[in-house]
Amino acid sequence: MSEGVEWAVHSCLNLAWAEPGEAVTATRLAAFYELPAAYLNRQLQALARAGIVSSTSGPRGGFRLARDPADISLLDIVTAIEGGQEAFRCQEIMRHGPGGRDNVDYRKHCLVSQAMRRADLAWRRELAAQTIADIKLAVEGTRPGTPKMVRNRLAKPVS
Amino acid sequence: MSEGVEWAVHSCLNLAWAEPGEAVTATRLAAFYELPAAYLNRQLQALARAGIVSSTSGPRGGFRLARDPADISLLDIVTAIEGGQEAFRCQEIMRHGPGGRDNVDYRKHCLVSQAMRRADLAWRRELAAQTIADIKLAVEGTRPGTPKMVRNRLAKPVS
DNA sequence: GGCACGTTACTCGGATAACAACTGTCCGAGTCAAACCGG
DNA sequence: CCGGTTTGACTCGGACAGTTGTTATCCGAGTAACGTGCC
Repeated sequence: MSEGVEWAVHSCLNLAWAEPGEAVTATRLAAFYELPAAYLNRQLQALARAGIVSSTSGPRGGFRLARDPADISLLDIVTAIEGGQEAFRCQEIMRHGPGGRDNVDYRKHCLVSQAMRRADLAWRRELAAQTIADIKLAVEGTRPGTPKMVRNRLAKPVS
Repeated sequence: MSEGVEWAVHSCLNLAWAEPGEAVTATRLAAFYELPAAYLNRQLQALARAGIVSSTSGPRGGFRLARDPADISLLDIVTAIEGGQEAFRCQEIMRHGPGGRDNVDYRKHCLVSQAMRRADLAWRRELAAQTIADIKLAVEGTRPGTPKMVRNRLAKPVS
């Protein structure tokens, strides 16, 4: 899986802790974890296309969460970055085997494909059950000082 | 995920249907689905290293299942081809963030990593529950002629 | 006829290129804020 | 002093290279069967 997923999730978390009315630039989000700013910007664009964050240009511009953290699941973020295709993509090799028919969709009928799809669905179900709000709450329970620290760190560039 | 996984699973199935005492060459297994033989051979080598199939050189050589089909899960095959690492590999970016400690293993403590690992485990659990014997039996229930057809097709090269 | 040996053809196994995807970077279009000027 | 306009800098957005991993291929080491010659 792409490394950008990790960046995107942590950035969404930080955006959830940011000042509600303010937008945060990609540069500051990148400076938080010392990431390459231009590349993180690329991932944030993907999140914007998926409707997870909204972007604003110009001075005082940047990114902010487009909807409630409780409505943003890890699956949403993974799908936005990686694309919706499943890990195992059936190439329908049975079509070239003996008895292969052209009018059969082996992605549905091949038992191997079915088993793989079942595993993929289990993975997606688990990711869909975890929202940014869940993680945010759990972190605040363990480290109560996190929200203020993040807000402070995002408010001004690295000294 | 690598495309070779699909080839490996189908080849294991075909090996399960093959004549018990006989070894099947990579060339014939590849001809079954019109796959590039040399590359399929590479995947079969990975299966051999993992102890899923055993290989024999020379005339009358080839591959055969090394253990009972009921002891070969889809997870075993995926692990053999792809390697055991999970899809989401935590890069521990929190280490470079504010309050990052060098002596903390963020792969265990980061909640994002934990959630991803949980999803990965659900995926693996589902794959581990499906064995080659399961799929073999299901196919035989739907297409009773499959075993004989496969055995016949594997016995001699493509005419 | 049976057995040992050399030959031969066949198979896996790893080393070697071609391709694609991910990673990283750069500069331009658009935009908002602030400064400036005139009334 | 206040409003409109211009300027300017700042930000996202997409287009452009570098690097790693996957896909595909080839040839050599090893081996078992076969044919041959000998006992």
